[in-house]
Amino acid sequence: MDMAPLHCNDCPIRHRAVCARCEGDELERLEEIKYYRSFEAGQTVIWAGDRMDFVGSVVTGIATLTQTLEDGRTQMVGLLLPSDFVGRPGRMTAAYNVTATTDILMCCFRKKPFEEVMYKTPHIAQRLLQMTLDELDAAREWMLLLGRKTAREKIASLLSIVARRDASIKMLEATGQMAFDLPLTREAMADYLGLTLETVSRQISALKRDGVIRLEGKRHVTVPDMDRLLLEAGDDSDGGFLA
Amino acid sequence: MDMAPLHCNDCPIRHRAVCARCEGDELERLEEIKYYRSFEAGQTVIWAGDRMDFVGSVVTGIATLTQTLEDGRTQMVGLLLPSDFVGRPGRMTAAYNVTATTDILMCCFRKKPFEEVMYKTPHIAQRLLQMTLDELDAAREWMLLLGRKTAREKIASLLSIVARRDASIKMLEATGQMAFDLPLTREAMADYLGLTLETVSRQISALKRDGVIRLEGKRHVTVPDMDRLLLEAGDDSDGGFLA
DNA sequence: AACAGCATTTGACTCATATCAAGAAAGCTC
DNA sequence: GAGCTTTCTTGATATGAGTCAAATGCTGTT
Repeated sequence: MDMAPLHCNDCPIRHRAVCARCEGDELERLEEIKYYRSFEAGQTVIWAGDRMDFVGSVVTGIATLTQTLEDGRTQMVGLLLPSDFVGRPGRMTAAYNVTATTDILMCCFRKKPFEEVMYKTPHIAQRLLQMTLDELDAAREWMLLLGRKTAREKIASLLSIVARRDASIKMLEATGQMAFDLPLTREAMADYLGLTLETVSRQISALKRDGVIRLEGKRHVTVPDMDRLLLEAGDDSDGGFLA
Repeated sequence: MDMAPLHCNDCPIRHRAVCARCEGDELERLEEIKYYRSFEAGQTVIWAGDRMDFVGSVVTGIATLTQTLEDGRTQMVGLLLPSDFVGRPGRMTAAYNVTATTDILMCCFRKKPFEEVMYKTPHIAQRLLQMTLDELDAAREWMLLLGRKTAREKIASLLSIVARRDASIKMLEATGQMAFDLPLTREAMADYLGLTLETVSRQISALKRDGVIRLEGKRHVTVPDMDRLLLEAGDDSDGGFLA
């Protein structure tokens, strides 16, 4: 399990999270009220509808936001990566299920104190607005995928998102040959893309057969030609929604 | 064409729009820089990718936000109703096509002055954050619809959203028998729901045949039993995303 | 009233993805 | 490393929604 950073200055998400614009005593105030929580892969962080008296940021690991219909059909509505924010100031209950996909570490604040600090610190509200607008853009790109893309395009889109994110973490350019690990099971991918797990598996096999990707094991993917993958994703222009 | 309100105090969206929390001289500052623009039904307000040097609120009428793939497939990603905000502070170009569905009146601000006022006026940023979070929730509800609902459920969901919105405008309860006009063509409904126009037409006919709705003309809908419609929409609990 | 131009409905047929059902591969546990 | 369990792949088949095509109904025009 990850060790919690002792001080915000050492925090890996210091410059991307909700605290990014805070300095000096602004940061100090957050520092005072923060606490860390960790969850193991597979664990549920919170259930939709449950009372939620904290908010927080993902520091390390990956979590998902999902919604379900009565009969069990489920749709992922958000993928939470390091620096992403969970919870909504001013709301009592969780709107979605939050589940840890890998082991995760979260930097949390009790909701009440956080809201108080936020109202005194415009930099926090400004950053949160910016992050929320980015998430809204991502959600809309995702709506296009869900509503109009074919299964093959959906898979190619997801792979290119993961490839790009991985490149940005490693500070590499997202072109030419790329290799990365899939952080999601086939089922999670299906829930993300609005497909069944069988269709996901078949389309991955098809992309492999057509030489668009190579697989080592189930999870490690090599993309020999990123441009080819982007073409398969069907986006015009760059089309990527993950920063 | 609508007449522009002369003063914010007479504005029909005064208490729901981005200016909702402003009072006194805060409102005065916005008043000074606002201007009105109107667009006719069918007109494009702005194209994705174009330079956008204003932001604004829909005062009356309905507009849509759409995204398209190169080959012309299009997906609606937002439905703009009175009080909804268009544009993003801090961004140069429009991310989506904005099209007037009915004649609309917009209350606009040039981007630069608006941003300046916003940074001096926390009430504006706070309200915009709240509105953006609401939109994000709506987008996620919509993702569940796009990814996991059947065509019939999608149509029923759309009808119940429109019914609820109509009730909220007329200050009625959304139960029992309801009647309203569809503000969208079959094609716009298809773009909203990720379906083809033919499927939309067929499912509306099916709901009519099954007595879930009645039609007078193409656009006027009567719902004899709202609970029945909600059941057809397949949401658990209330499931509605439009306030 | 006749016509043009849309929006909508309906029909016949196709096809992509879901469903149902085995099996194979990969990870864990003891 | 044998025996689980879980994840993933693949096959056969069904089905919901798409596609292509035609007919119907509305609206506005002259």
